[in-house]
Amino acid sequence: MRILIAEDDTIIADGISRSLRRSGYAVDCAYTGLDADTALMTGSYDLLILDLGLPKLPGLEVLKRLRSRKSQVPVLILTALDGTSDRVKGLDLGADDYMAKPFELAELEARVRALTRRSAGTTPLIELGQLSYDQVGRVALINGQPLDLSARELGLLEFLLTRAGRLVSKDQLVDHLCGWGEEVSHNAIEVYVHRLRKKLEPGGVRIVTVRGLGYCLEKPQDEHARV
Amino acid sequence: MRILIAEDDTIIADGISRSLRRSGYAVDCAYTGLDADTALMTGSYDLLILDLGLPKLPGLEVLKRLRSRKSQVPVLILTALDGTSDRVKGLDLGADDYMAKPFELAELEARVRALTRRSAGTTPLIELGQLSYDQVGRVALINGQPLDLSARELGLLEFLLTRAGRLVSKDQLVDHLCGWGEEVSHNAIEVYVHRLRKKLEPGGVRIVTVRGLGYCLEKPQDEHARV
DNA sequence: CGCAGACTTACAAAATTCTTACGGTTTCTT
DNA sequence: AAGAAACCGTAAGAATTTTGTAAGTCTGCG
Repeated sequence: MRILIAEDDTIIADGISRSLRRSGYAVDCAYTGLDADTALMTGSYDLLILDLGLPKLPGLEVLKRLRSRKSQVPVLILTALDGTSDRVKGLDLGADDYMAKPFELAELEARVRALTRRSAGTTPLIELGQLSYDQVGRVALINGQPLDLSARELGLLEFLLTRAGRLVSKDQLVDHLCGWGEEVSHNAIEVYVHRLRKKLEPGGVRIVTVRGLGYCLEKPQDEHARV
Repeated sequence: MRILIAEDDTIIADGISRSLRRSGYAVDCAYTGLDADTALMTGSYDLLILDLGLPKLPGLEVLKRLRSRKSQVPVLILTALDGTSDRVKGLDLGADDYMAKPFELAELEARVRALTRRSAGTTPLIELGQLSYDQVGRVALINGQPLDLSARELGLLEFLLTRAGRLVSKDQLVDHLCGWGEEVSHNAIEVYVHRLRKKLEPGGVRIVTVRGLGYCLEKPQDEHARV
């Protein structure tokens, strides 16, 4: 799950990105409107957190361009202005949510969870064999027992789950788990998978290796094939 | 999602294809206009990235033929010429977008996303008898059971499937399965086929040998011929 | 028959992945 | 604030699997 933060105040941007990374999101930061615009064209994101008071290119313009490209990426607007005019403009231009500064990190995270779920599809709950995953709460259960996953493991599981039964390459994983400047080796991915497998094992959920190509989260066999 | 890149400059073609593969697309390359034309007739693609300055057969001609076959594949034109005349001609002939070289890979990717989004609704699922293949997820199922294929086998199957019922030569296979400077003997192909056949057998899918010419993936017999 | 192309099988090198262990950090506790 | 615990990524060797070749057999065809 990849998020772009467009915010010129580095203190704030840093605080948010840290907090989100700790939760297992891949986060990129853009400190000007132009950078944000470029980043949005370049990469694919699951959410944009957008400050309206950006240098080089106003936040509203970034949003406008984004939507004119027919992108449906959810946008969470951030602003110090408490006048409703910008808020209205933002929502008109297709923003999905709005927060006035100052705000609680906790609340931000809650809204992020709510917004990223939409993009992940319409199912708030993914079930796979004995495993169930709540996309909003970001909690995985095996037979009702909550799984204790690290941020990375959660990110990995989330990515695999939303693509269950499909082949996922290591490069794709790197792209979705790591933000800029924090690329990670393929070996790291192998280690994540190893650790996640151990935790998934008791639930009978399997991550299948496809040598040379990547991994694939095994979909449950049809019911009558049960042994 | 399958993309064909028609571009004679191998450096560029390679760069683009790598970048797109990384994003999860299946990419084929054609280095001459003739090859592109052939590929478009034999394979099925969701997008064509077309350089206008192609040897053997001009890009515009490739586009013209494509449209004269009533194909609606989206086309993104690439050209070094900055005169508008070619651009206009291209758009007249039914190209969907246009980029002048040099360009940013980033922007190209953005446009590719925009163009492929449209056709996203089309089913990327190929069905052949008891075999079904998800082109995006790159997973083959026989009666719902996932097939365990190696990278080579999957590449081979993919190639044959997208050309089901058509003759495919060993040379074509060598070209498609091997990257630059890593040619492989015809015998190797025979071995691949042998291994793939074994795995396909339980699904009743057959690869027919055409002596001296190549192989052909048998299209499903008519329904009442089922045994 | 005899040949060329295709099929099989076996095998060993090459490539990829798994697993474990270990510092460097960050986070949580006391 | 110090210590403990958890987390993360790297490194390195072990364990696997894939892959191409070689060599022999089979088959269709002239």
